[in-house]
Order: sequence, then structure tokens, then C-alpha cells
Amino acid sequence: MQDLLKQIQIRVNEKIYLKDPETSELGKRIIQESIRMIDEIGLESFTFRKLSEKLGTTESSVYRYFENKHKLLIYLTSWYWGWQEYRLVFNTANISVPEERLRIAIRVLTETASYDDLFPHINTQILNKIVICESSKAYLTKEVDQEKKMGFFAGYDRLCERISEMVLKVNPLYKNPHTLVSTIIEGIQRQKYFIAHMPSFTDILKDGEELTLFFTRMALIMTKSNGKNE
Amino acid sequence: MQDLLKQIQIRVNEKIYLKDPETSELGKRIIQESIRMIDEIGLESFTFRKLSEKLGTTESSVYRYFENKHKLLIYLTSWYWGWQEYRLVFNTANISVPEERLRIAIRVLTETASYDDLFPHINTQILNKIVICESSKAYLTKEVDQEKKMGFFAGYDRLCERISEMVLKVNPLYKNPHTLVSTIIEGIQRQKYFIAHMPSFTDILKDGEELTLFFTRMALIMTKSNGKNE
DNA sequence: AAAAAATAATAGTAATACTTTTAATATAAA
DNA sequence: TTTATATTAAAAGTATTACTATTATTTTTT
Repeated sequence: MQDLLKQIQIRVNEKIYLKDPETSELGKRIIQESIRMIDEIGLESFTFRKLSEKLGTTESSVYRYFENKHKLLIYLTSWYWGWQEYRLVFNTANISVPEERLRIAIRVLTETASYDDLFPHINTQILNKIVICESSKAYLTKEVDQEKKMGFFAGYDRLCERISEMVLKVNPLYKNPHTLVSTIIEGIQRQKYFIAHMPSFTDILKDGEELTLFFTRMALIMTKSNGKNE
Repeated sequence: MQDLLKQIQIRVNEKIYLKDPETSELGKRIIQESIRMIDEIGLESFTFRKLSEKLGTTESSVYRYFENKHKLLIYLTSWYWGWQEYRLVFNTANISVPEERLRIAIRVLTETASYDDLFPHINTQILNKIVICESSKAYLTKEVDQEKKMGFFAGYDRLCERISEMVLKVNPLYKNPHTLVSTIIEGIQRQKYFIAHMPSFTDILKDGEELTLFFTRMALIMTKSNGKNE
């Protein structure tokens, strides 16, 4: 099983990069170190110059992989959502009770996965922190419409679609599966941020079971409530 | 009544600006034009140079009001939440049925208010668009913790607090009023963005009543569901 | 062994995000 | 009304950013 899984690679839309970072040593180091660095100093202060200095390479070498740091951010978040999709599929395989599947889906989204040794150059735990703090900057731009069309957010899209389907399995009459699911996914990230930095916006003291319960309840109760309480 | 209301001013934390833009003609023009400009070209492309050129003044004059564009963004979003708080209080005054108050609160948050002639230099409709696209960038930074301490987000905080109190009036036993309210407020903005730019993340085709209903249902159903469905 | 691709080293440019200095103008207090 | 004070305008300067370009060197593939 381990050996089989070693073949797995998270696919990312080719248009996001100039050269696939998975195909070279330098490419992998760019990913590895940029995750560390963005987490440490924040996206705003992060530059390709600083990154290349840390890597002992040059700016122009980094530019051969990514057009700019915006594309790199899109790459990292796309990879993350691709990885989450893989975790979702893996964890819900062989579970047939719709409600149970949905519960597991929310758990996959809320639980901070520990280091995933299938991807040794990607620290998924730190990457999750980046997703919490920086991922919305990837689409809150003037270029969204084109980038959406080019499929830059397709990974996130697929994840949202899969969970929406699970919602519909629980209640085929439910009218707003996508709205609910995207509100929950975004809400999870935001609440994790509030817990860490703006505690007056939440009642939850630390990232953990309570957060999972809150969003699990939201998912189930909304899904099953169709049409009532208007 | 009109005359009385003319006295109203939205208060913004003094530490956000160097000189209060409300106290001079240039200050008001800075606010007016920056709203227009950020909406038009986006926060990333917006610079104090471009703003001052448009205003027929100089960069250094703009810098006397705001330390940098980040502070200006915080000013604009703070003003917006202060204004929403005022709208909330105004619209829920004299309504005593808790559930009805909460319904109105959600409506205030979802409905795009038309031009508010109490504030002639602030186009609240465009400002709302800025809040949707740019406001999260105001706190998703490495400086949040200090800025939170300095009360830069106090306006948003108060709004969240007020609505949380309404939730508790509906169900005093409800455990997560702040988590619910902040998830809803953030969710509303995000859904409006998805409707406009990333329709695959929502089932709602256009900003309107359907969005209000979705979040009203979420508010009421979650508030009243305490403890069940875990 | 030759050809192609990738990387390193170096330099350069336009724009950004400011800061500083000085001069002109408006306003408010004595 | 004068004087002090604050405000704005004009101009210039600096460090950093976000790239692009050129050439040389090394590595990989054919």
C-alpha cells in the first residue's frame, strides 16, 4: 500500500506555472522554502529575491518556474485543495451512509492533518497555515474573472463540488448545497484565523473538536432543514 | 429629523489616521476619491501617487492624513462597519420581538444600502463593493495582533457583539453566538463575491432576497438548534 | 561527442512606497 | 492687524520591489 501510494502526485493546472516545480530538485526546494518563508514573514514581505537568496540561487532561476509570487500563491493553494480532495476521497471511501460521509468530510476540512510523508518536500501543516492567512488573496484580485476562466481555482471548485454532492445525498431536495459548502469551507479557515488572532470574533478558545462540531452541526442542520423556518 | 441626523458622524479610531480626514476639504476628497479609485483599479494597483494626481495635490499631502494605504483601507472598512452598526441600531429600534430583531439584523447586513445622503462624500454603495473585495486584506497581515490590540477593528467587533446579543435574546442557552455571527457576516461578503466572480461556488444567481433568506435561515436555525444533532 | 536545456552570475529598468526640504498659503490667536 | 501656527504645494531623493536581459557555465539528453 505504501509503495502504491508513493506514485501519487497532486495535479495542479499547468497554466499556473512556467515549469513544473515537481520535475526538478530546485523546483521542489522552491516550493519547500517558499512555504516556510511565506509562513514566517507573510506574503507581503515575501519576495523572489529573498527566496532565491535563502536557496542559494538567483532570482531569474526562480522566475523560470513562476511568473510572479501571485502565481506561486495560486500554485500552493491549488496544491492544498488538491491534497484535501485526495484526503476526502480517501477518508470517505467505503462509507455508504450519506450522513456519515458528510460528517467525515467536515472533519477532513477542520482537522489539521499532521505531516504527510507522501510529500516530503511539502510541510502540509505549515501550508495549512498559509491557506488560512493568505489563500483568499489568491482570488480577491482584479484578475479573478480571467483566472477563474483559465481554471486556476479548479481544485477548490472540485472539492466544493464533491462535498455539495454529499449534501445532496443526505437531502436531494436541498436547494443551496454549493452556497452552504463554500460558506463552511471559508468559515472554517476564517474561524481558525479568529481563534489565533481575533478571539473576540469567536467563542471557541482553541482549534479542535469544538470547531468540528460547530461546522458539522451547521452542515447537517442546514442540509436537513430545507424550506422550513423562512 | 433630517436636521437632527445631519449631526451624525461615524466615529473611527483616532490611531488609524494621522489627521482626521473629516476635518478638511482635502481630507474628504481623499476619502471620496480613494473609494472610487480602489473600486476601479483594485487595492494592489492603487497608490498614493495615483490618488494625489487625480486629486490635483501631492503625495506628501496625502501622507499627512494616512501613514500608508493599509491604514487608509483600515479607515474605510472601519467607517463601513461603524455605518452598518448605525444602520443596525436604527433599523432595530423599537422592535422588541427577539426573532424579528435578528431577522432585521441579517437583512441590514445583506441588503446593499443605496446612497446615504447623510454622508455626501462617501458613496456607500461603492464602499460596500470595496468591503467585499478588499476588507479581509485589512486584517490578514502579520501586523494583526498589534493592530487588534490598538482597537483598529473595534467597529467590526462592536457590530459582531451587538448581533451576538440578539442571538442570545432568541436563545440564551446558545453556545456560539460570536462564531455564528462572524461566520455569517464574513459569509455574506464572500457569497456576494462568489455570485459576482466565481458562480460555481454558489447556487444563488444574483445578489438579492435569496441570499438574505439563506443567511436568515442559518441564523435562526443554528441559534435555535443548541445541543441537538451532534 | 554534440546538442539542448537548465542554472548561475551580473546588470539593468521602471515603478512603488515612502521621506525630506523648502516655499507658499491659509487660519487662528494675541 | 500682526504674528504665530498649521496646512498644502512643489520638487527631489532613496531604498526596495518586481521584474527583464545577457552571457557564461554546468548538467542532461540524444
